[in-house]
Parts: sequence; structure tokens; C-alpha cells
Amino acid sequence: MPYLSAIHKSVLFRKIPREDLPSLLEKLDSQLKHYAKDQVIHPAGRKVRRAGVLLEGEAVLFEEDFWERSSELDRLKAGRILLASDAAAHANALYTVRAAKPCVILWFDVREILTLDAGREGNTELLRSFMQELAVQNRELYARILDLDRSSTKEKLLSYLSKEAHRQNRNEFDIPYDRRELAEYLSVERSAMSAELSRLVKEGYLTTRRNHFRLLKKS
Amino acid sequence: MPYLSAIHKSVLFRKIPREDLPSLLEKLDSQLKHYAKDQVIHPAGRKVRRAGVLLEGEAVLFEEDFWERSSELDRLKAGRILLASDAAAHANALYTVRAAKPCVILWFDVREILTLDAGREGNTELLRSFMQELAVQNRELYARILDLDRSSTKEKLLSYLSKEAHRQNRNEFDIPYDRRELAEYLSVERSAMSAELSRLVKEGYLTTRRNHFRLLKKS
DNA sequence: AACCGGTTGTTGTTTTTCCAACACGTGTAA
DNA sequence: TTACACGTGTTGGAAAAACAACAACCGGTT
Repeated sequence: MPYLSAIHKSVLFRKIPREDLPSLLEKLDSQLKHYAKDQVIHPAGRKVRRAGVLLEGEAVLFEEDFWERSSELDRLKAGRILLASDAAAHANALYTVRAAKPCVILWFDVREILTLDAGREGNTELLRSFMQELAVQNRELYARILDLDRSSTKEKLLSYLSKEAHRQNRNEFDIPYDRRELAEYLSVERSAMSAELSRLVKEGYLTTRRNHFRLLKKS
Repeated sequence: MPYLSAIHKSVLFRKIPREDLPSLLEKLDSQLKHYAKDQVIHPAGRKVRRAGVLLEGEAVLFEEDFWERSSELDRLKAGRILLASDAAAHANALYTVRAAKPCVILWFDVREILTLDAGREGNTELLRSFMQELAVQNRELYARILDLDRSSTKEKLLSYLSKEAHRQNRNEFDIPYDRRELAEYLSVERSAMSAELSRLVKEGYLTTRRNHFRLLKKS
């Protein structure tokens, strides 16, 4: 069985005992496919029938709008899941997936996860991982919406930092982004954000150096 | 069994035969709780152990940031699911849930869904509904992020309208929002958005009247 | 037809953001 | 040590969005 170790590294299958994998994969009606660089893996708008694990390579997600202007949405590296929610919802893909490098993908039928014999240990584990994956992603997306759904850069920053403090459960913490990446996450312009951060420091909301922040209660 | 018909109306349980509900609910370790108006149903930051179905009443979601400024995020009516992804992810709530009106909530253990005897017909159905719910919400959140993650009102509008055309599979369609609601969804100011729409019409991107739109290929 | 409330479009002003250019500090390698 | 790349902060002018106020329009009611 090729790629077994890559499969075992993905979030979905890492909790399954390695020796249970082959029979599980068979029950899932899974299938390995290879894609050449730049090949379309799944076109936007087409019904998604199966989810995939990107075992090797790199994929880009992008959309093309009604006026034929395209924009890149995300890049996925090996180990990530493709089209999971779309497959689970039996819906049409919101975006096109294309191979940025030669890709190897393990496709599997999401509905099969549900009908597997629950008695077998590994099967429940797979289901648990899949649901966990959906749920975690759900929360990440919602958290980002809470940050983006603000009228000004200042509010976006305070929302993000506040949530980070809450998450790490202290008022002094590191963030996983540098300024450029933070600006991208908040969908604002880098230098304007930098200026806004300086203003926040002046106004006594916080202190910061590089990716380290300390939030201050205003007296 | 009280509230049986309300339970049967929620997205999660509507596909379960009514007569199977009582025993299913028992296996789920489910529990009815009543909340007075303004009572906190679940505080932000606390670990979520169970998901709930709002059977009666109305709940508000809101967050309070580090500087103690609070903002309302959403309002849920009867039939909606509470804290589903948070419970499935065994994570801390991102927001506080409060009763806007007296509420009745059916709490249940998400993990129990997984370990139910899959042989029983209704159990798989519940799991399917739950997963479907997570997946659909996932897609909605992602679609909104794609709209919000644009630098200008113009791009937000084009992104939203384009996606709607794609979804309805035609270039002429109605949207489910009036101007005020659309502005809120895109997180921009209503009158500025109206002005931008006029500009788009002048530039030949589309025509619109009220909530009806027709997108035009530019010649 | 006249009225009314609610929705939508317009206009002028103020505020915020974008953008481009550059300055400064830090860490790395020659 | 100097040179250089890179991340970050700053600044001034251009563009966009917010804001407030009002006008036009629409659908429903009397």
C-alpha cells in the first residue's frame, strides 16, 4: 500500500492504528489519484461527491467571478483535507481546486464514514476526527468573521487581540503573525494598520514589540 | 413527553420518526432546561460540554472584549442549534449566549451521537443531520468570508453578487436582502453601498431594481 | 386620489483608509 | 566591521468610505 505513511500523517487518519488503515480505506471506497502541475482537481460549481486528503504536492483554491476575474483564496499543503464540508453537504464547490505542484490525492466517500459498522474501533475514530475537523474549522471561520465584521481597522485589531488574549487566557501573549500577515488576515493595508497600532499604544490600549503584545486596562 | 413537536421541527431531529424520538433522546442523555429572560445560558470562555436545541424563546449571542465593550453577534429563534461546533470541538465558547426571551432548551451530549448503536435506523440519521448542519454552516461562513475579505465596497458587492448568480445558476436573480440588510451582511455603510451600486450600473456591470439583479457581461 | 411608512438614491462634508516612498532597527553573512 | 535583506513605523497626498441630511420612490391603506 503506497502512501500509507502520508495517509497516517493527515489529521483525519492519524488516530487510526496503522494496521487498520488498509481495510478501512477499502471500505471507504477510497481511491488514489495523481494530478499534473496546473491540472484542475475540481472545478467551481460542480457537485462534490468525495472529500480528499492531499498526500503530496500543493493545491491552490481560487474563484473566478461572473466577469471572469479570478482571485486566489488559499494554498494547501500535504496533509490537509480538500472539499470536506462541500462533500459532507453534497453541495457544489464554491471554488476551483488546482494543482500548484504535482499532487497525489486520496479520495473517499464521506457518506461511507456514516454507514460503517460502528462496532469496529477505528471507524468511530475516523468519524470523530472528521467531525472534529469540521467543528474546529467552523470555529476558526466564525472567529475570523467576528474580526472582519468591523467597520474600522482599530476595531478589527481590538477584536482580534481581545480574542487572542481570551484564547491564551492572559493579557500578554505572542501572536502567530508578523505585521504583513496580520494585515492580510484582517484584510487591511499593512502600513495603515501599523499607524493604527501606534495610535492604540498612544491611547493606552496596549504595548507591543514585534509579535508580542500586552493589553492594558484603561485607567 | 413535552415539547416533542418542537423537537421534531428542529433541523437536527426532523428526519427522525416521531415515535423513535423518546428513546433516542434518552440515549443522548438529553435534558430540558428553562431559562428566564436575560439569564445567561452559557458564558463566553467556558468549556462547552453539550449542544442545545432552542425549542422556545429567543437567544442572543454577544461578546465582551478585553476592554469590556460588548457587541451583539446574532439572534437565534426557536429551532436553531446552539453551540454545536463548540461542543463538537470540546472547545471554549467564543461568545456568551443569553436569553432574550424566556427560553426552553434541549441539551444533549454530542459525543453520544457518535457512540450510538449505528444499526438503529434513527441514529445514523441524527448523525447525518448533525454533520450536514456543521457542513452547511461551514460553507456559509466561508462564503461570507470570501465576501468580507475584499478591500473595497465595490469588490464586496461584485463578490457577493457573483456568488449568488453562480448559486442560482443564472445571471438574473433575486437576493434575500434589502439594501440595509445587504449592507449589514457586507459590513459596509448603507448609503455608501447604494452609491456604489449606482456606479456599478453606470459602469455596465449590472442592472438592479429593489432586490432583483441582472448581471451583465461587459462588451 | 391622497396619505403614510418604509426603502432607496443622492449630495456635500468629514473621517478613514490606501498608497507610495522612505527612514530606522535588527539580524545575518561576507 | 560593513553590507544587505527584511520587518516595521512614519509621513503626506490621493482615494474611498462613513456620515448626516434630504429627496425620490414604492406599496399599501383609507
